[in-house]
Amino acid sequence: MQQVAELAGVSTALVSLVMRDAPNVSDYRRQLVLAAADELGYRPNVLARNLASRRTQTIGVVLNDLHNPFFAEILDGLQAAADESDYRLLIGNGSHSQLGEERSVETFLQFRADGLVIAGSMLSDDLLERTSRTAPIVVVGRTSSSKVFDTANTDDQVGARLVIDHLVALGHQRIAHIDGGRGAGVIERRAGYRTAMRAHGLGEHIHVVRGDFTEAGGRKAAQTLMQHDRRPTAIFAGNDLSAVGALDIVENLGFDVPGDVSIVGYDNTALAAMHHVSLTTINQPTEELGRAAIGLLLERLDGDRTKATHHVAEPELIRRSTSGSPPAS
Amino acid sequence: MQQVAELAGVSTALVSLVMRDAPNVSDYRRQLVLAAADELGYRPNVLARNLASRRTQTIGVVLNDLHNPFFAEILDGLQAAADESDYRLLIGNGSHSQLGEERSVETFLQFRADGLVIAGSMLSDDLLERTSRTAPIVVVGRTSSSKVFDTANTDDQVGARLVIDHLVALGHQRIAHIDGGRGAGVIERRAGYRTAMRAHGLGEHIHVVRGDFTEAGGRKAAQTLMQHDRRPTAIFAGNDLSAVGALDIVENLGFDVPGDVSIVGYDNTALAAMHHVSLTTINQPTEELGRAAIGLLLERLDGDRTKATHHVAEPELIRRSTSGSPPAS
DNA sequence: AATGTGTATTAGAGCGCTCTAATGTAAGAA
DNA sequence: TTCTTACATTAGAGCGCTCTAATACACATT
Repeated sequence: MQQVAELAGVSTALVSLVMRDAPNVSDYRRQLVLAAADELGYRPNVLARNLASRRTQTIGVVLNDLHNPFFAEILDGLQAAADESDYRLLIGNGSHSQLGEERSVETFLQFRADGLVIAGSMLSDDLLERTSRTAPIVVVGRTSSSKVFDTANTDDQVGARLVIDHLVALGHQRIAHIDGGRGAGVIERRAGYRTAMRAHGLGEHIHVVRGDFTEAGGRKAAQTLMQHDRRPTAIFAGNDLSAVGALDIVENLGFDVPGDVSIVGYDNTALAAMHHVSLTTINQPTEELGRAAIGLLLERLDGDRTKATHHVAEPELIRRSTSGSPPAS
Repeated sequence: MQQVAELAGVSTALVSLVMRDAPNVSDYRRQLVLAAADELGYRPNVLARNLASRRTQTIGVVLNDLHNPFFAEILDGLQAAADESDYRLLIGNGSHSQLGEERSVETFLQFRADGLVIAGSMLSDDLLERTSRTAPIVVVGRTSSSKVFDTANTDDQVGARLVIDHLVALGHQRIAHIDGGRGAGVIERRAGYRTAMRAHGLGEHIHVVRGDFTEAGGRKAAQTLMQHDRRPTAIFAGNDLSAVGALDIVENLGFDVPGDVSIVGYDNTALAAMHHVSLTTINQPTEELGRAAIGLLLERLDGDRTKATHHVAEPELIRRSTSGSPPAS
């Protein structure tokens, strides 16, 4: 920077002003500085800049599982909104584990990201609240009544009810649920499932098997379900990934989908939309969620909102080929 | 840091030593400092640390397309290797575009990442070479004979040959290829396809349609292919994603796979392995590639290798259900 | 006792910027 | 002319660490 200043014959302060194109710099000097910077191949050191200005213009995004297309879709919304607001996004890999998420969060905090978006978090509310004392955070895809941090998610209870209503309307009674273990939205989806089942007078058929939001998990859970003596005629999987795994096993075991068993997922990822899969599922408006998350963050960063806000989007049933009437039997 | 030093009754220098657990610190003081740090909830500022030490212990990873599971799989290898070497990974989203990749690279350079891994890059060798003057970079999934930066990739020419050999052995002659536009490995796979076709005396049947490594691209290309007056009996798609798109369309048009048309992908992603898809494809050892990339980077960072090294892994044909003999006709 | 060796600790000069407060300068108002 | 006001520029004090060189001290060696 000093070299640039010398070459341009100005002070380093002026170089600084030019580099972050501040107002009140004469055109003449601006050109001088830019030319000098170009000639020397000068590139501002963000570390120093951030250290001095105490802000990084960077938002850290922790994605729970890069293998799940849902998170790639959320990221699209985040990226679009961030681009518009002149913030840059850095992504941390949660590795589908609590430890992985914690590490990513820690890295971002140490790099002094201005804010964090945590998608599909497995972290406890308590930890998240403590974290948000250091930097504002928005949790995506998970409900929370926290008074401290913001959230952007779909109403999963409603989503689960949509699934059950749909299956019941088709005539199903023995509807099982594969949950998502410690994943995001698990509690609400499961509660929604239970409530809806009872509302339809099917309380006795409630059957929950543990999954983990992965394909392998869905596979294993479906195996358990289909070996059960009163096997279900419909399976509501906690997300698309596990639904696909379940689909696989069910057909492998010789059952027809949806002739013998209906399968419904959750998230409406590209996976579900694939013609070969054509999974009935619940849509989450990922673009909206991503944009909302950035919006909430910016409100905290620019303005001075301190009250926690929870953006809730509407889920929507997407009917495809994996759901139909139960076998006559 | 000063507060910690005061509370512990030592100098800031000693606090610094303790925080990066350097040797030659007495146990007694170490405990004092750690206790003080804990009490104050002190967390070192990486920005300042990096500014002062001129290294960040961070490797920037630019992933071309988060929607493509191939990159998630590469990342697994990178993450594992980075964890072992005490480096942290930060991910940049290439947004499947050149501009997106450039932006991510720029961000990482400004944050002074110690090194970069660029997976599936659409950037020019020239730009990459210039970039590698600032920080060492390893390009994954793309061949290059650069004398400046390192690469880790599969031998795509061989991979393409495996595909063609397989299809020819099944009896196919009219084998078309959907390429990947400006994506990584495109040139080699296409060249491998052409060479192998000629080697089998099928030069006249060479037929390349442009794709872009996305599902939509594969879909569109397949549409074109199947409407051709001499439509192919086999399609070699440049990657799994486009193969899946092609698969969709081909079946939608009423053709049987593999009865009427065989389809082969590339990458052996989880997508291809899905029972519903069961795509014949070429395996790339993603774990090996990821580890190799980090390894090459560390050699540059720790040691002082300056000569470009190119790690080449072996591709392998994975036979599944989308390839079979051509129709008798 | 003098000297050497190794370990533990610290002062203080950077790292490369930003930002506040001060200074300079030109044009319009009183 | 003198005073305002607005704009343009700069000096220099941090930001929160690391790292070199210096210092202090205990212990072993001659």
